[in-house]
Amino acid sequence: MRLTTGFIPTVKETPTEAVIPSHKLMIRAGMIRMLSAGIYSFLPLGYRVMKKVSEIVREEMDAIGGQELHLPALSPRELWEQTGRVKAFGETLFHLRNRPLVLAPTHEEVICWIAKNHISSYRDLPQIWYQIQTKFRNEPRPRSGVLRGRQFLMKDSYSLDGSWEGLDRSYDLHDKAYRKIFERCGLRFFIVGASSGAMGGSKSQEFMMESEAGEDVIAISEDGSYAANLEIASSVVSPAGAAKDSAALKEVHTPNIRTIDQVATFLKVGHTHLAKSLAYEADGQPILVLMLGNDELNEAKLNGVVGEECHPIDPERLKDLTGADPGSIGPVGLKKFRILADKRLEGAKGLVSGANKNDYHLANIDLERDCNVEGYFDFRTVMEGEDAPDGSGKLRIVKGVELGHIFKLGTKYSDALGATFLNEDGRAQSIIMGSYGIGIERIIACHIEQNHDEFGIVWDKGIAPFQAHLILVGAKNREVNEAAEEIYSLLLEEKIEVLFDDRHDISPGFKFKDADLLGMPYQIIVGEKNFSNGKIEIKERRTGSRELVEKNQILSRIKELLST
RNA sequence: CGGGGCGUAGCGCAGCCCGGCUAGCGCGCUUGGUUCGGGACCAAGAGGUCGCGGGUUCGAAUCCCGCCGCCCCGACCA
Repeated sequence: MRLTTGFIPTVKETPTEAVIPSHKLMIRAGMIRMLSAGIYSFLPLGYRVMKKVSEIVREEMDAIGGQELHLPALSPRELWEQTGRVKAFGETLFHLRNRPLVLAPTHEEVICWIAKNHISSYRDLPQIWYQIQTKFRNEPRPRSGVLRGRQFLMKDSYSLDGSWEGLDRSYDLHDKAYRKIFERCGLRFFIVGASSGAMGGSKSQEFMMESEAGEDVIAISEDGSYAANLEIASSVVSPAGAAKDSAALKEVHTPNIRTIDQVATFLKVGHTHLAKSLAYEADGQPILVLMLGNDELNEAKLNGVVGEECHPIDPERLKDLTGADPGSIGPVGLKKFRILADKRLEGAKGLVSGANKNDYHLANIDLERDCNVEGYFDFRTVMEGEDAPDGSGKLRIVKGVELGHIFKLGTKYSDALGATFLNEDGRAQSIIMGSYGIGIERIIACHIEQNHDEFGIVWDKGIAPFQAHLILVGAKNREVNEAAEEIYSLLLEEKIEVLFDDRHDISPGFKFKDADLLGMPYQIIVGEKNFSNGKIEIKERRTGSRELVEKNQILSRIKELLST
């Protein structure tokens, strides 16, 4: 492509709305332009990268037996009602105003619908179907450029199996394919165990890139062998301090004492003898959650145990139910509440907690004896510096961007929509599904996050929009001009993707800055300075190293560089 | 949805508090000339519903009310 005729609107100044490097550079390099919040046009250069990434994804999906298809973006709302996801997605789902249709945020329902109608025998299984398609999610707050948009390109695949072992195989195939995809895209990534959230299902893992721009929080051990989304991460912590004897309950006056720290100081007891009570509700059912000391409740874990979305209870309602304000509530004698406790509290005795009476606490609580605790679960939020559960060292807490996510869905959707097949015994059985996603724009943005410098983007060969950037310097000199044209034709003939800066009346400095900004792996500079000696210069973008090559050697040298 | 900020030429901004001639500046763009290895220079130009609607006023980019959009922090996030 020639810059004189191509459309690559580069800009010198960084746009004010962009905060993270990838966003700034994608705009400056003329890859994208925003149309509306979270909605971006991909201009020719950006679209080339999008196609490159898509092609890598396609090759790796085909390699595990995936079959590409193309599903509609519009789908009947009724289908989503049948699986309960109109409610589950809530505001995130785009609804059409003049038809009972929704814009699909993902495609489990549609896949299931097709499977229901056309998969009838175990002989039809397994299947892996995938597509690269635009998804629509009404994000409350789009941000970070293309990292979180209201419309984005996603590779989504779905496995259909007749057995749980089959699902394991399909899942592992995706795991392997995903690793290859991200490697080929030149990304440094890591894999974390994750919560399956509103998608439903059992096992799930995320492919993440560590980044300050990320929206997920991950606990990762020193050697990286343990990594989990904070939503499900756990660590090695000691249980609550248990008193030997179970003394009788005792009410103590604690005027204006609310927080765990205040109680500890006032009563001179350690945090491991204190139970913090947190009041939540799910679908109107009040829930009291007991945590040890100042341990932080992880709401995702709570949601997982309850099976519903839990919200902090309204303080007024809390007062009606318990007779006390937040700070003074406790598990003893509490009616109407489900009581759930963190597993650190299992078997705890001699605890102090609120008395459900303002300015009073109860001491010597024996959870088994005094309260109706429904169960003990891991509700803790892991903290920096705690030990990883697999003994692989201290945990670091880092932010990450989710590049891909793979789920073992099971039969949630096939049950809801009645997608069954006849097994070898002639019995109807629900199809066992897996679902696997990759954000295409995220790969692009993350690649830039990891591969840029103060001058611009530094593309990896694998997804660079062009392999080489041919720069003509000193276009007025006929010989130099002809030499550049000749090299351009030569590269085109050899099917080497080349961007040719053939602009006249543009100063050399301008061209060099543009080339560094656009970031093709190699710059081929044809200028009077070296051409008078019959030399062409090649600059490697990543290292900045330069070499001079005889004009007739240029093709072989470029090929050599590109093949390594 | 809560808090903060912003909206003036394609881009980046000044002007607004304290209303007043024809609304400015830099970049970019057009034309002509010079320059030509790290975002050149000179000259002449083109380009604006001052986010939208209403109000106050002799007069509104500027003051008041409402709305819309965008960015940041938080909440939310398959």
